[in-house]
Amino acid sequence: MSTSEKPYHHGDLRAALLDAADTLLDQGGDGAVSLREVARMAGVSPTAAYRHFADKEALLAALAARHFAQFGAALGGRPLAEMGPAYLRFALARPGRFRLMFGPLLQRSRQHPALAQASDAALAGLYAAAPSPDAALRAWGMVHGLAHLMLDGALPAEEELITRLLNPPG
Amino acid sequence: MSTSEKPYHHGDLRAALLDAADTLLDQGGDGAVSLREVARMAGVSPTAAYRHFADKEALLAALAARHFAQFGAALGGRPLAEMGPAYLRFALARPGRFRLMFGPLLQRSRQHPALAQASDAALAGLYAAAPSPDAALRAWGMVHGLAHLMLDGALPAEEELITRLLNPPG
DNA sequence: TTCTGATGTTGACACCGCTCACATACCCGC
DNA sequence: GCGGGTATGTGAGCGGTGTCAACATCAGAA
Repeated sequence: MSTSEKPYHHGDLRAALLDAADTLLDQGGDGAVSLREVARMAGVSPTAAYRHFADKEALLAALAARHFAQFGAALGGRPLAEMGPAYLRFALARPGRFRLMFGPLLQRSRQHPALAQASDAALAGLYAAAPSPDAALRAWGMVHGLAHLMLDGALPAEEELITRLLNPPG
Repeated sequence: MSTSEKPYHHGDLRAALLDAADTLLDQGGDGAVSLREVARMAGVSPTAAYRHFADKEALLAALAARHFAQFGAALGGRPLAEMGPAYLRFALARPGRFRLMFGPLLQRSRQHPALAQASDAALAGLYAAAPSPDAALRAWGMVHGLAHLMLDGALPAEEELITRLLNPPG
């Protein structure tokens, strides 16, 4: 039990792989996450990940589910007026996570029940806080769109612009 | 001079490569565009593309620029009320093109002047049609966000929902 | 006509996701 | 305590990718 003598079995490789993938995701975005590099970071052979995830997409789905839980918790308790800016700031602070969570992977979330459940739970808070379903969708759409436009460089990611756009006069 | 005897030189390989990439983009999305497959489609060796594009990103940038020109032309002449639905329907009809044009590639468009110029020109129409710059950004953000949410399966891509959300009562 | 630059080809390298056969270590029933 | 079954990790290898360097071919100007 002394130190890290690198035993044959890792202990909690699944979590270690998710952590490594997370690091890569935050550093280099979605495309920087390679199964082989993730394994390398966890100090394990390239194919070890397949004992814990069916394939790369399953690993990414598990990661996205984890982030949806965190995201929902961070957004849930807030008053409506704060949710927009919080949503946008999360996207700008963690572009990789945001793109992963809301990217094309979400479309296939029916094949990843944990993801589907986590995203549903996180997004329920959005609907609950709005005066009407349609108003919720319009607000969500606007905030989500501004996030993408800023992440992709179509709009400057300035704090001043965020507060101005999300606080219409009147 | 009979038929297509496959001469050593292609004639207009650059355009042929862009066309092939376009087909792949529309069929399988961004990830389905591989330089080797594009070359295969154009009936040319895998590395021939490098005589016309610095790398894969440059090819995609050229493609995105082409689509921005087309997109701007299609949107330009319309009255303001039609622009939102048109924008959204384009995204839903051509997800690959939409994701490419507005994806992370756009952020690096400073390295691809043709892309930067094409996107600026296309998006100028959006600003021009709105009553105020902030109103333009809010409307753009909402439409853009709804497009992404529908493409990624977070919202159903129903025509009825589109018209309802884009035509607020009153 | 010659030769020079543009265009296309071949072969190779490193990396990727993934599969199969094999090695190792833990745990449960005896 | 011990053996065996199972979970976990390893290694070699396949087909795919983007990219580079060296070479082949052709068109057009000198």
